[in-house]
Amino acid sequence: MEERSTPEREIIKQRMEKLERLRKDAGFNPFVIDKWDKEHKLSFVRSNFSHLGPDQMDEDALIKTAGRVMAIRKHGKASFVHLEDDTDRLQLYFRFDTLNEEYEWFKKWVDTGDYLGIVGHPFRTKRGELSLLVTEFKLLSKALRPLPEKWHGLKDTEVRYRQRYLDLIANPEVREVFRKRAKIIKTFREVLESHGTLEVETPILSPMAGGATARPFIAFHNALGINLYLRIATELYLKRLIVGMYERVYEIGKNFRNEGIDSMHNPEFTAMEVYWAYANYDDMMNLTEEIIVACADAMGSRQLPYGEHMINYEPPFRRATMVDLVKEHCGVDFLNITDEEARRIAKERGLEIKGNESRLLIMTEFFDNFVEDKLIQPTFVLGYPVEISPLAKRDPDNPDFTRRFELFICGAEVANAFSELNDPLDQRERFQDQLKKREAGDEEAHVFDEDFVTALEHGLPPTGGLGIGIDRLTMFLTNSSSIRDVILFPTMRPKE
RNA sequence: GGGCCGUUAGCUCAGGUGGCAGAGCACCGGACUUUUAAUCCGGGUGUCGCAGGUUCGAAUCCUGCACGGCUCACCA
Repeated sequence: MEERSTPEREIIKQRMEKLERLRKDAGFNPFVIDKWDKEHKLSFVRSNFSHLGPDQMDEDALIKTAGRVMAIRKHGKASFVHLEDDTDRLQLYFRFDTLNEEYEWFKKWVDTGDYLGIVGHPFRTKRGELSLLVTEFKLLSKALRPLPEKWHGLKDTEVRYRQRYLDLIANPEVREVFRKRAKIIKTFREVLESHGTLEVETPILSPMAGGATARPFIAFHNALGINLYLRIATELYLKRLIVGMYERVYEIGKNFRNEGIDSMHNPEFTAMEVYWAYANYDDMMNLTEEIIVACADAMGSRQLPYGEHMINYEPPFRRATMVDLVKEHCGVDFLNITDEEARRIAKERGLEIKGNESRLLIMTEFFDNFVEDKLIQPTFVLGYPVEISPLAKRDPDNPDFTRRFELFICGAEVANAFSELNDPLDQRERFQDQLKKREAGDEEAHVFDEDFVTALEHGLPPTGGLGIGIDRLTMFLTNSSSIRDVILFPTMRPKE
């Protein structure tokens, strides 16, 4: 397939020749094996036989297990092997006295990277390491390529992401991150199900990608002869389901956004969106807190480090309006100035201004530039201007604002929620407004989804909706500095 | 897209000012019945990311490109 440098080719060649000899001379083909009754995980030994003292063996206990050979230390007529599975790493002791000619077979044919089925007695060595004295073994599969270095692990980020299996073999802490990710997603489901929320699936491919401000990926459907778009959000379909009288629905799945790649963005990412009829954004705030606290608990603590910070997930999270936060961090009260004054202050602070922005739009610029990255501890930011919230219900007391919040952790948006706009006439106007922006060259403005407006015209009850970015939340809960560290196979540019 | 940094053996990394391509681990051969980064003896297995240029001579200096990382911009 690809060009390989000589030493690696040499190792592979040696292993291939060894495999040939194993098949021909020893009459054994490891790739024919299709079953091994693995009765015990390696962790079973540690959790059940830790009481054994040095040099003590439980001869009545027979462990039947399996795993990958990570290291071999041969000492003539006795050998030690580190066997690893997805629960633990355990030392095996192979002795000539126990295995006789089988011991010679082991010495001759078993290499690091191979898979072994093992039967043996638990014991503790003189030096105090819990081990298995091997009484039977079977070579279950062979590795033809070498393992990454045993002491330093695999550090090259490019190889780690492109060949994640090597990362997972070499770096057990990486395996742990993705177990935690699974636990987080499971926790989401548990909390949502406990509130009677139905899990649904909506289209990934659709004629129109709406529900967020982002550029979509485009795919072509041959039979229909049309372009289909990969979804950028699940929002508009989920709200159709509330119109369809499911009162509580959620979806966990991938969204796709045709934008830049950096430590906080991957073109495909996992989001959870939930919609509850008869609920508002206050309920969504409580739900957000409940989910995130449950996730922190699943990680084992409500205080978790992220880089140099200790993040406190103990509820209640701080709640503050965008107006107040901008006032707090910038000293500007955008409620009590004119549009012209706002633009002047923005220019003074070095923001690029076209000249027709409203003071509230400028306030969001201030928020993005000067406040966001200061919100390290979990903070609900309330009160988003209508013009950047085309799907959210207006605040009846202050119609320039919506009943919307975002949750920030470690300076990044993790959740976005609002009381859903259910006035079809207002929704039509908002889409119209987005259409103008799109025609003015804003490729990320929302598309006009006529069918969605039709659904609203059939009647959407008052509804609270919430979206949580699962990758980012996982980053913060696992102290990962890049989104690529919480996505098993992150998007990479093809090599060459 | 801009700036900075990186790319040398399978892995982790050294290789001032240009002068025979290195170490540890891994791997191969040998010794060894309690080691655990085993030890001891022997073995280097390389398109120095790619393509040009300067030079008697380039891993090293210059230019371009590829891939990656950080960062800024943009963006959820």
